[in-house]
Amino acid sequence: MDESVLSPHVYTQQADSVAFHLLGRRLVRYTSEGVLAGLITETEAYLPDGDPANHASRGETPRNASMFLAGGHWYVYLVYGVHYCLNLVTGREQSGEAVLIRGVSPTHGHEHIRANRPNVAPRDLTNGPAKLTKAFAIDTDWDGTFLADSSLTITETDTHPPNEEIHTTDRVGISKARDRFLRYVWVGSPQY
DNA sequence: GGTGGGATTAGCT
DNA sequence: GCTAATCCCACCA
Repeated sequence: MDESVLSPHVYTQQADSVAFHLLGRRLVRYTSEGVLAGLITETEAYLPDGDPANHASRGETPRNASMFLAGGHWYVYLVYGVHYCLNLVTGREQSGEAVLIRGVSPTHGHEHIRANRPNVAPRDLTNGPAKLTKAFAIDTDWDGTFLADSSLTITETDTHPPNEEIHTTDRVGISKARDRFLRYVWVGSPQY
């Protein structure tokens, strides 16, 4: 793989635009045992406009501090005491916005991914925000790291889906401000 | 200082 | 469909 790291022109935009542009690009994790990678198939934007579902909406705390870094940093947190969620911080420093990576389609390191997700059907390996962090063994070690300077990154690809393959829907899994069309799904994305 | 609720998932009824 | 798992911390007292 000789793809370049995601351009600052993408991750410095606001979260809804970044969520759109991340579809089809590649999430890549480098490990001592090889490369794990997958095309991003589902994202969700959290904007800094008073959205109560945004972790940054009530100001900076130790937990959400990474969300106030400049666009291009990772924000990783633990939900329900059990699962990790991976977000790419977007926009300018201190703006407090991010994109949740909700799904990928594996392209590299299939064996390693399967080993991290025992007893799971192929289509369920990485089709959820906590499923993909488990599959890629991503945890809070990456919280606050910068994508261009981390063993976890996103690369440019020639696989950005055509507009008609991108559907926007209301968000899921949250109780506040659900009725906003900030979830982006690449329908018909390649399935492993 | 106590309490309640998560940006979820898997397993069971 | 329902619920347990299990940690952090925001919020109220």
